[in-house]
Amino acid sequence: MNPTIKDVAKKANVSIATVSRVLNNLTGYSDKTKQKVLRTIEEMGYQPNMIARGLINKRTRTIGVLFPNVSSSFSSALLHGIEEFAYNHNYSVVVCNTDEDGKRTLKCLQVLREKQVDGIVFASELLKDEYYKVLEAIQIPVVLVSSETNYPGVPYVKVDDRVAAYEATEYLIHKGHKRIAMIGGTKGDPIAGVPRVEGYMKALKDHGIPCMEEYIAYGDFGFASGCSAMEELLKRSLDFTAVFAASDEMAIGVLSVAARRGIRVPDELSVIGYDNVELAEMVVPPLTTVNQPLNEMGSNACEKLIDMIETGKISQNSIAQHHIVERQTVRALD
Amino acid sequence: MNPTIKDVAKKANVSIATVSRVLNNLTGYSDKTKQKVLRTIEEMGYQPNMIARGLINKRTRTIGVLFPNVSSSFSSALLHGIEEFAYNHNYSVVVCNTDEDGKRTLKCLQVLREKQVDGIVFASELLKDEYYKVLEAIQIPVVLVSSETNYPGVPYVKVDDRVAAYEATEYLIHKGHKRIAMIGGTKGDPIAGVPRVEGYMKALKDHGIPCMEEYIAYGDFGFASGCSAMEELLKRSLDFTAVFAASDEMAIGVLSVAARRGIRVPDELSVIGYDNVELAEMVVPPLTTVNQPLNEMGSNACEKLIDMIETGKISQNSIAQHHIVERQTVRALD
DNA sequence: CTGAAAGCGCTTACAG
DNA sequence: CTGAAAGCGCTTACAG
Repeated sequence: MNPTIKDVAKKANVSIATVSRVLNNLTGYSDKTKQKVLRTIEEMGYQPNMIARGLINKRTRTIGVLFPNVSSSFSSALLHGIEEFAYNHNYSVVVCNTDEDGKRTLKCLQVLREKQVDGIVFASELLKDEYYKVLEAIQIPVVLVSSETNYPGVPYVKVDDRVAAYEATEYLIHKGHKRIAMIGGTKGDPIAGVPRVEGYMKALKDHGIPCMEEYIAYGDFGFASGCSAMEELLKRSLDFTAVFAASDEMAIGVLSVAARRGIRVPDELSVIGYDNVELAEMVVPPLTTVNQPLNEMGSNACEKLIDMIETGKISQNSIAQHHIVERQTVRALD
Repeated sequence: MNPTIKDVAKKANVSIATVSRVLNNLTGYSDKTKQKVLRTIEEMGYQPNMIARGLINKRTRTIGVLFPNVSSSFSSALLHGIEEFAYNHNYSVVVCNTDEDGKRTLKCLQVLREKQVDGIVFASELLKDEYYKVLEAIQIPVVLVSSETNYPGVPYVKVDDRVAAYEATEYLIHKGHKRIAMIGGTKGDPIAGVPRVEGYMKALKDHGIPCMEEYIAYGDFGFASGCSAMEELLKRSLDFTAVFAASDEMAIGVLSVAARRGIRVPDELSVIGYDNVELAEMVVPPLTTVNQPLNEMGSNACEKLIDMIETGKISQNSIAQHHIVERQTVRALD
C-alpha cells in the first residue's frame, strides 16, 4: 500500500493538517517542521492522492477529448497539440473515440462527467443538439476544434474553410487553369464539406469562370473515396487540367488513380489538396496543399479550455491561419 | 451544482445507504423503494461521482498509456486498439506523450500515479531501469506493447521482429534478388533496430548470400532519414536490385528518392517496407511491406492489462502474427 | 506555529 | 428491508 498523508504525519510526529500545509505550500509552520515533513515525505516516497484532493477541490485537472477517429493522422495531430499544452499546464487528457456514433458519443460524455473532468474538447465533429443538451447539463467548459457552432458559450478554433478553399482554387486559376474539377468532402457536411465547395465555386465565379456541377464529385475525405471520385470525374470526360481535393487523402487518391492511368502529375494534371498532413510531403510527387496548423489548433483549443476552467469566463472563437504549401503537383499553364 | 447522492436520498425520502444500494444493484430494498429511488435519480439527472467512488474502491477504472509520439501513425493505430478495448470494458484511457524524454517520462509516471490509474501500457519504447524502478514503486500492473523486456511481471505484446525481417528478406530472395540492401532503424535500438538487421543478415547467410556491411545504411524510422539513407546507399554505387527498409516511412523515403533519380520501382529497384501503416497503400506504387497488426496489438495489450488489474495475476507475453502484404514495389527477377 | 474536527461524495459493515 | 455511522485521503475553517 502506498503511504498516505496519515502515515507521514505519524512518522513525522505532526498532524495531517500540517503535512497538508507544507504539501500545498501554505503558511503556518516553522521551517524546522517543514524540513522534518519534507524529509519524511522523501523517505517514505509519499505522493499525494489526487483523487482525494479532487473530491474536495472539485477539480481533477484532467480534460476529456472526443475524436471521431483517434487513429487518423488528422486527429492525432490535433491530439498532439492538445496533450502538449495540457501537459505544460499540469492537466491530463483522457481520449475518447466516438466513431462518429451518436450513442457512443453520448456514452463518452456520460463517462467524462462521472469521472469529473474539468472540461472537454470536442474535435472535428458537428456538435449535435443532443450532445449540446448533455454538455449543458454537465455544466463544464467545452471548446470545439476543427468544427464550429452557434451555441452560446461554446467557443471554437478552426480555419476559415471557405476562404482557404477560395484561395486554393484561386491559386490554380493564377497558375492559368480554367477547367478545374473539385472533389468535395462528405456531401452536406456543414463544417468541412459545404464551405470548401462554396469557396471553390466563389473563386471560379469571381474570376469569370463558369462553374459547372459536373466538375464536382464527392468523397468522404478518405483515400479510397478520393480514388473513386477521381474515377468518376474521369468517366465524365471533362478535360479538366486541375483538381482541388477537399482533403490530402483524397488528393493522394487522385495521384494514385492518375499514376494508374498514366496521367502525369503535374504535367498533364495539377492537383492541390487540403490539410497538409504528414504524408503530403512523402508522396510522389510531393503534394501542393493548403496547410491547416493542426498542432497549434489543438494547443490553442486546449489553452482556451483551460482558461475557461480557471477563470470561468467564456473564451472567444479563433480563426487559425492557413496557407498554401507549394510542392510539386501544380504546374503553371502557359 | 450537480446533485449528489444526498440530494436524491432526501428527495426520495430514504437514506443514502439505500440509494447507494440500488445504484450498485445490491440486495436489500423493496421493489417499491427501488422504483422510487430510480425515479428520483431520473428526475434529478443524478450521475454518481466516480471520484468519490474511486476513493473508496481504490479503483479508478482508468488506465494510462505512454507513447514516444502520440501523433505518429504508428502510435495512433496502437492507441485506437487500446481505446477500443478499454471502452468496451468500461475503462477510460489517459494518454501521455513522452517525447522519448526521460525526465518527461518520469513526470508522466508520477502524474499517473497521483491520478491513481489502475494500470499502465507502455508503448513502443524501451523500459529503462529508471522507469522500471518507479513502476515497481507504484505497484500497479504494466504491460508493454511493441517493445519487450526481461523484467519480471511486465508482459509484452509484439511481433517477432527478427523472424519478420528474416521473412521480408527471404521474400526478396525468393523473388530472385541477391544484391539486397537494407535500411535499418536507429542504430543500436534493441527493440526495433538490431533484431531487424539481424533477421536480414541471417536470411542472407541461410541462402548463401554474402552479407556485406556496405549494403546496410541506418535511419531513425522516419521519412527524412529514409531519404538520406537511400542517398547514402546510392553514393556507394553498389548496384543492388532490392532494398528492405525497417519501417514504411523509410521505405517511402526510398520511393521518393528513387522517383527523383529516375529509378523506376519496381522495374529497376524492388522495395519492401515494415509496419504496413495506412500510407503504405496510398503511395505510388503501393508499397509491399510486412504487416504488424497494430490495432490488435494495442487491443491485446489492453486486454492483458485489464486482466492483470482484475485478477491480480501476471499475464503471459504474446507474439503478434505478422505477414507480408504484397503490393507493387517488388518484382521477380528473371 | 499547530492540531482537532468537519466535510468532499460515496461504500460498507453493523445493528435493528 | 432500512438507516446511522465509520471511513476512503485529503483540505480548510476554527480554536488555541
